[in-house]
Amino acid sequence: MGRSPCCTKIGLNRGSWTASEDKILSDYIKLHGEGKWRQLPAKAGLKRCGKSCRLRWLNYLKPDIKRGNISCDEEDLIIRLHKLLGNRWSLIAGRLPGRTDNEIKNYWNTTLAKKVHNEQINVVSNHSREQLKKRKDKECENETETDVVTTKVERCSRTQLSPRRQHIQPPKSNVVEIKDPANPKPIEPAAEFPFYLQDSITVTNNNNPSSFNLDVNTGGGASLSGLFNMDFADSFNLNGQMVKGGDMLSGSSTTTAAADTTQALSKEILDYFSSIPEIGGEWLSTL
DNA sequence: AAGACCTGCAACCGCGGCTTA
DNA sequence: CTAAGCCGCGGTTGCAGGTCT
Repeated sequence: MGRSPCCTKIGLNRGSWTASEDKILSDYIKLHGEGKWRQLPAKAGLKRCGKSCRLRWLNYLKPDIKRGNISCDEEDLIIRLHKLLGNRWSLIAGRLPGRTDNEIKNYWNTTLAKKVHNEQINVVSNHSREQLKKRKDKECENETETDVVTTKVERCSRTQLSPRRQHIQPPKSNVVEIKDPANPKPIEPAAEFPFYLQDSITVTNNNNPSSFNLDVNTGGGASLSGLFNMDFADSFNLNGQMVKGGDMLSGSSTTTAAADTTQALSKEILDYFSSIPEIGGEWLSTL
């Protein structure tokens, strides 16, 4: 089946976006919402391809995009997720609120790929996992705060990093409801979930396995490693048990591939939960 | 000082999956 | 059921800015 081009390229602007184009696009989307990318350029009065508009919005103009240096914890999470998911950038980005797939992809290609490669060499040369972790922890200690650069409409094309340092403010607590497997519905605030699991976990399931609540207290600071401080590759040991009910983390993907991956991720979370006595295998077996 | 080379990242391109008629 | 349209993803490219020689 042949595909028509997404837009006729004649007369369209290409390359870097100008500040005025950015303004037109964000004003239009703020007014009409996202979507209908194909019609958007004509309706908004932009001489751009719909795809280009979508990319510009999602990767640059969207208000909640976090730009700038990627923290140690984020980096660690990217490495672990990449180990699990491969180049599934959108899925990885889904676990890093405020980060775009393009940013993560670029960061991986320019920085982490080399870093991971070097670390693998170190492992071969008898660097223990603990040594690597200590080294990484020390790097994180030295990292006081990291840059935050908020998306600004007036900025155009090239990133201008703020010299300020970023501080991720975790919520005091975070409630993650595991949805009823028989009645799937999105859970909230799922996207942030991996970020805020650290110090203490209290469990209330009201003797009802299908309405299980997990109250996560983050204590003094946010850490990804609380949840992901384990090797994904080593943790697929839940007796082949599969997670029912689908998208436990982000709830954002609807494709089969995404569902598969999410299922795998969900299983990771359940593995983690299964190691917590208050939850244990008894509850899991009821799923 | 200037040219060559390197790096990071925004943007483009093509493909595949999903939806709709 | 099929074809066409749309959207989103991942790979790749091109360019600006930085560093090296």
